[in-house]
Amino acid sequence: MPRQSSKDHIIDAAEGVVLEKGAAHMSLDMVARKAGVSKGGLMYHFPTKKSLLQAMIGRLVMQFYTDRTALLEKIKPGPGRMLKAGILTALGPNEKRDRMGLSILVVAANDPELLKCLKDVHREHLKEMTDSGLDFERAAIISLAADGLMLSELLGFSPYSPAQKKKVRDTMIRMIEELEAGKK
Amino acid sequence: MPRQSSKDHIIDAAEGVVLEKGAAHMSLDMVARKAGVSKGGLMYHFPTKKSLLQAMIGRLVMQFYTDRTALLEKIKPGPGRMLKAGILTALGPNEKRDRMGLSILVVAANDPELLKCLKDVHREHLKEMTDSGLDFERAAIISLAADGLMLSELLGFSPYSPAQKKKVRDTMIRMIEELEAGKK
DNA sequence: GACAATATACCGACCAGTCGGTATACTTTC
DNA sequence: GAAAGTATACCGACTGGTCGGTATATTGTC
Repeated sequence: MPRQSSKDHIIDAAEGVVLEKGAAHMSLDMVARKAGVSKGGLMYHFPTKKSLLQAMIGRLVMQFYTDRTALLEKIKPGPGRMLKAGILTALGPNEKRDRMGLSILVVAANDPELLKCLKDVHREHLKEMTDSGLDFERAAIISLAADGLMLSELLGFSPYSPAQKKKVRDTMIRMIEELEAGKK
Repeated sequence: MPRQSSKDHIIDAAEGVVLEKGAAHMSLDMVARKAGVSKGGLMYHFPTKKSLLQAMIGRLVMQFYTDRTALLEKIKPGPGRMLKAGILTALGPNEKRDRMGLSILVVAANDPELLKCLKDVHREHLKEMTDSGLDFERAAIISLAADGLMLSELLGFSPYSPAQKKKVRDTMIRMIEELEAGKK
């Protein structure tokens, strides 16, 4: 009786471990135990640790695009539409995705091959956001600020209160609208 | 014959290892070998790995403040002075400090105690930058964008050419001046 | 001779990946 | 349609290696 999917089940467990201990402390034994399979069983599906991490990254990226697509529908058309969606997705309330993302990023930072997946996706996303006729530098600054806020939030660096964060987010959206107005 | 300072000498070696292999792969044996001392010698000065990392972070932070102070002198007075200095320091050409910073950050991200040092410094620095009478949200966005650019640069995520980076940096400065003008 | 500084040898924990094996299902062949 | 063969899924013990930290000597200096 094949489960829904053994691989998915293992990835679920791996996510659990990462959320509890951080990706740097995720060992294969822990994932196997959490998934209720043996080490060998795990290795059957993911022959190396890297292959497991890659699968986790893949799921994470999909999640981001899903969230963004959902948001996109609620935003009025205009040159800054994609930029707005990107910012609201990145700064949105997907706590789990965010914590995973940081942890994985921290691990990927030491492995060029893993980093490349993320890099490519990020560039693609960036291109979509800034290739829409807005003033390039200012659009870039806004999207960079979203990255900065997300990261400092995740690292616990952010000194901003929730109210301040909301204001900052609103100001970003307003700045995009100023750019749209300026371009007309 | 006490060297200039054995501790400094060891930290130099540790920095070398980090620059070559990344902080995640910095082992005490490697640092000792590179410093030309035995492991015991190293452990005498830094009883734990964490204490060594803390010393490295301390040096890094001092370096940042030194760089910023040097820059500060070249910037005309005005409410956005500190913000400008912070941005130019963070985006400045201190390659070594930057690479070290990323590597250390990646390691510190998994240790709340290490992270706290960085967190405190960062908040202090942020406060200095945004407590100068400028529009709060917009000043915050600019400083966040600098963080974002620095990090994506370090991770190799940045798709911007050097020329584009320069333009972005210049635009940040111009935006600060717009804020200064708006506040008068 | 006391104390700071440095050296050598070693321990125990952890961990990725290997390997020989088992159990079950699906397919082929006669 | 039963036996033989084969692919899939999984198990758990083991290995080889790394690394942080300890224990204990040895040397140099005042």
